[in-house]
Amino acid sequence: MSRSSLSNPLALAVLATLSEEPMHPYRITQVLRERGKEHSIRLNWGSLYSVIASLEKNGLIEATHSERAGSRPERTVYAVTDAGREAALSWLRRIIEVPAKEYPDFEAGLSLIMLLGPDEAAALLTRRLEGLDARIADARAAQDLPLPEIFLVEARFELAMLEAERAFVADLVARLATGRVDGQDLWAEMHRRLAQGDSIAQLVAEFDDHLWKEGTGARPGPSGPTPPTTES
Amino acid sequence: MSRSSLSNPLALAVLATLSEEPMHPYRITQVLRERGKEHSIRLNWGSLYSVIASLEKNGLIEATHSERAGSRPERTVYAVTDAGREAALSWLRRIIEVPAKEYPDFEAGLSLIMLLGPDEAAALLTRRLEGLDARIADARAAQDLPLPEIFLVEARFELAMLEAERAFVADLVARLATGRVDGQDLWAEMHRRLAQGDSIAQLVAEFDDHLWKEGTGARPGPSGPTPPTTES
DNA sequence: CTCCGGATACTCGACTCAGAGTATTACTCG
DNA sequence: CGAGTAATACTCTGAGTCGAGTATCCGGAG
Repeated sequence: MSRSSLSNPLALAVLATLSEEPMHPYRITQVLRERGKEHSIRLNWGSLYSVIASLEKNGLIEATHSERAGSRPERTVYAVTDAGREAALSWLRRIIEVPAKEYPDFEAGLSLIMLLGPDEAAALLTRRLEGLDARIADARAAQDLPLPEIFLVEARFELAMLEAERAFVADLVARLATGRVDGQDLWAEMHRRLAQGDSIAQLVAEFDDHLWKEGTGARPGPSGPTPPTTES
Repeated sequence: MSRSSLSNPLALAVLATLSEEPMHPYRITQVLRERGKEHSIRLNWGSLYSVIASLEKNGLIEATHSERAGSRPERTVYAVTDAGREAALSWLRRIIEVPAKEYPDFEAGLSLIMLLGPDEAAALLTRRLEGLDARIADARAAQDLPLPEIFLVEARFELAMLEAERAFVADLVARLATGRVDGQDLWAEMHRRLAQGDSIAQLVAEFDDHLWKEGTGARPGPSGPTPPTTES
């Protein structure tokens, strides 16, 4: 979907839910929660109403009527339009077919990890393993349900990705502990010299030169050196 | 970081870059790109300037002076403050230590996959494998550099996660092809009846009842049934 | 019967995101 | 020398986020 269109998967979930039958917004959220969709799709009140406003504006849903239950506030019932059904299917096909570039925070953190000393980084990564074990236990429990797999496919995906991340972190931690990460000595030396008062600018200049000189000459991605900050 | 603070990793990258030496915004982006950081951190012009405005407002960076290169537009040079260095380190420690809940589009798509027929879903997933193979080849090439591993750790992480996703999708595709996904028959039958003109509401009622009756009684997450939409 | 807390239904406002946009300079090539 | 394009430096605006907010009803407990 183009930038001028919706991009929040919650909009897709709203379209899907309204394809069953017309509903008011609060009820849509109830149905999504009953089905456990909040584990895979961010469900926030503010987002829900702005997404609904945008879907209506784009002609993908339409308000059919207002109703009320007892003396409670009136609520607006929406129905999906034919255009909305089409848009939902197109959007879902694209999501399933084309891998999207995501930017997880952890990957960003790893790209800047040299700001921390190697020992500190190793300790934090070790603690991350504990957090991942807890997440994995939760994800396994989420599948311990009397449901056919087809209803649990996204939970199995989440578990698979958590296990992959855990394996990666465990391996990195183990190799850091025994000095088997290439560049680890340089990393440690940078932090020793920082602690002794060397300036970052100087270290960057020295370090930079030391590395690129042995390389191909052209400076490549992904990671050039990101030196540590001085800590007061 | 609390909601009133920054959450975009680009802000962290800006703080890290300014810890080396003061720079103007355009130069910060140049340095981040030279180091290949755009593979792990979203780099958008709009975001960069708003992040810089916010860092300044929060006292994490400060404008030191304006300068100009030749007759080009003036540019403001920023320096990190002591508070900024501290904030950067705290934030990075948290990112490395604590696994964050991410909501990848693919997981959202999987949670709604029954909107598509099983044959169509299998075909789209097969095409996804091709896209993943291309991404994996790119990720492998990104590490084929004369750099120590410590500069490539985030690229190795990305590769590990892509390979895990690929394994998951390949397994799912293989089992769909041979009818070994529990619930696959129900899924196919729903789509056969939709094609014959049965209403979604009716299918949902029947289907819902069929499943939950055999369960524990309480409706659990993660996935209750999400029935398909009618396609005109 | 009264009180209280959860449920119901939705809004607000500050902030962030993102991609296209503007304006000017400088360099390269014909 | 002029034209065209890339580089430089930044802005704009619509969309999205989010967490707290508002207002009222309803059901359960005392």
